[in-house]
Amino acid sequence: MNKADIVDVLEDIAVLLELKGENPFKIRAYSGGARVLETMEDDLGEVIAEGRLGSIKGVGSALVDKIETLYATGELEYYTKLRASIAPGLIEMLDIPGLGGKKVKKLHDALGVESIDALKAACEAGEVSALKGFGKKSEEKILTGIANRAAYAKRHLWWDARTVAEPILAGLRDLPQVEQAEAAGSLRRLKETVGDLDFIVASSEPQPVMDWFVGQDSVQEVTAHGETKSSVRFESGLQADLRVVPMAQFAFALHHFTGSKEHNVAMRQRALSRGYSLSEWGLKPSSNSGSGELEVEPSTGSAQESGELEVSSEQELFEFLGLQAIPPELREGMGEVERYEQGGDSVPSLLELSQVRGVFHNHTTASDGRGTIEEMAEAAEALGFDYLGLADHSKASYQANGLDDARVLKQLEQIRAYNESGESGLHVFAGIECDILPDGSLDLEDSTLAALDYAVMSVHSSFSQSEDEMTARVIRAIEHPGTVMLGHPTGRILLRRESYKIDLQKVIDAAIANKVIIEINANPKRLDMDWRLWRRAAEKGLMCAINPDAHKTEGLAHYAAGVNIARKGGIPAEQILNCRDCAGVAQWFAERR
DNA sequence: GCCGTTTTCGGCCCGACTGTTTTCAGTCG
Repeated sequence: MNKADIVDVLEDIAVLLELKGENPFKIRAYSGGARVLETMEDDLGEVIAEGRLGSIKGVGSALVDKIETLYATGELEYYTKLRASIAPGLIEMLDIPGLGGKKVKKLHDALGVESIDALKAACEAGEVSALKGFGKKSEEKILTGIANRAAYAKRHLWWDARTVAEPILAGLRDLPQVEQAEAAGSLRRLKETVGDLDFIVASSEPQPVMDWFVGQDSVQEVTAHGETKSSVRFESGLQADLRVVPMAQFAFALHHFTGSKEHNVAMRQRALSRGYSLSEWGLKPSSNSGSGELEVEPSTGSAQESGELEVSSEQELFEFLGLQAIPPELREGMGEVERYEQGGDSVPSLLELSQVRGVFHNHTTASDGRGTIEEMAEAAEALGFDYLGLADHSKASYQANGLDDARVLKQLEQIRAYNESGESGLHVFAGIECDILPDGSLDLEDSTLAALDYAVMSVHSSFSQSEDEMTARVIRAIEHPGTVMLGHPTGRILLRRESYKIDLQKVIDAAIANKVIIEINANPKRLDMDWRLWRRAAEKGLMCAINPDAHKTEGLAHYAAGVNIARKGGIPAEQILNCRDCAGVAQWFAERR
């Protein structure tokens, strides 16, 4: 069994234990173990072979046994038995807001409900409100939750969520009572998808701010309207929370609600190890620090006098804990606290939008795009780019009006003519998005590929091949001398279509060995290759290109989403082709030939 | 289940909110 499957099993065990009413710390040990495994950068097979699994923090002897058994046999008796003991419907119930492991267990034990339908019937019969610990409101809340389950459970593309969030943030900042306002949560961390929106406001007059927030035209439902917190839901099912705090707490609240949860745990542990207790409300000497370093007067009155610390920004908070400021997009609990403690080379300098001088992999009216060569070039110039790469589909993508060899060469002529016309200061590189056929051969003649400036190779068919077949197929394409870039390497469509089965580590190694670039497809629905893989891959030497895959002029702006992913992946600018000037790009293409 | 420059046992991040309660458990982020 491979690492990703083992991670799934460990996460599954954690959920099942929750429904068993197990010790929460035991549950955390399993989900923590899953997390550690998921973010481990070494090859699992090697780690096991070298007997290093147990020395990883968060993996103790019980987890070592289970992970090794799963790796070797693909099965685990403990897991099989655990699964068999719990009805699958109970797991689904955890998606209903307000229901956690304990309440689901109680509903099951007391009423025998094993499915959402049975739970709904029990609520309608009034059986749930009769239970101790539940009441009329719980019953109604469960029924609403069941009715809206699909919409509430849905995540949203970062790009879409940002479109909703921006005017709200601007509106908050316009209010006279608001001293400072920021969006927090996964939106601020630039995650590829966002569950809900979080806004943090500093104000000494919360009420008018709350009233404005819940009174927005687009609000469909107000789910909370308190003094420090309000929650609303929009028609799309997207939920937004607003928290208003005094200015002195703003940095703490912003840090806390930016998360991630794992990052916060790491930060709090760090604070504790230095004798402080960190929360969204502040930083104070911990009651059981016992370090003796702190002179705390237990009898003094106010929080200030008892040693509560003030910071005016997140930066000061990090500095107080001996860290360089960790950018929000890196706060994923993936070792960033340790890296930012060490400083130096372990701290990446993150890509800025302004460093991007052009983009590759865009379409025109020749295949399935909506803009002509001239229109796309003009839009690229308006974005401040020095160059634009055009890469239309090849003929196997029949549904996309893909180009055969003759049409490719004709378009090449047109692009050359455009460049020679002196019509614009922008240079257009002539490329193609060539299909990787099911056997790994390419959809165009070698001579056609050689005539172009570059080629992006992509899989657009036979998604259901086995992992071995798909991996071999893509590696064969990477080894072809005409290949400059690999397009969207997993084929995933966020929130809609899973990745096809492929061993990306092998693909990454092959790309490095053949000096082939892997793209970050910056279409907000793809963001493929995934940011989680980039840091390690870049360290090994992989080159990256940020490719908006624009099908119309407006789509070029999506390169910003690709910049987000490059930042999250900590890819240095030297390894991003888009940061080179026109001559540098041309040289890269020439050297690949 | 994991972990340990005071601990191999007894902790484990922290606090608000909700709905249910007469003092708090469960959920959530």
